[in-house]
Amino acid sequence: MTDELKRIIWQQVAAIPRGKVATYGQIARLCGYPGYARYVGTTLKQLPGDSALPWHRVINARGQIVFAEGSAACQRQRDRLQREGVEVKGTLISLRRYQWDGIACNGNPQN
DNA sequence: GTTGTGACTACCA
DNA sequence: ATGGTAGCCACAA
Repeated sequence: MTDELKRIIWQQVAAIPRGKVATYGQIARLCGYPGYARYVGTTLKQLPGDSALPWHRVINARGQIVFAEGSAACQRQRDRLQREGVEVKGTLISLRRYQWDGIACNGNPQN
């Protein structure tokens, strides 16, 4: 099951439009697994460094990059976002303009 | 079986 | 706005 869930998570993350962002909880809900926000993070963490998945478009519910402001990971994510036109101040992102209102889950197994 | 640990959240003081 | 706290869930010791 968790294997399946990972697949769906990847799918949803891949579905985030360029220049938009979504939160961990949002992704979890879109997958049909509300409450699995934490697991979304865990899953993204396991991604290989050369993965093509737009993991940088995933942020926390407060609208910020989860990494500490100075960290390399944070800078990497911020660069990728800004390159897509997303405005990032420190770790903060302007959700009003960039947050993605995702719709249904493409690959929801059950249902 | 229990315990500790996160790329998380929602609440409450 | 800010910090602490208590749920949350899979996973590894």
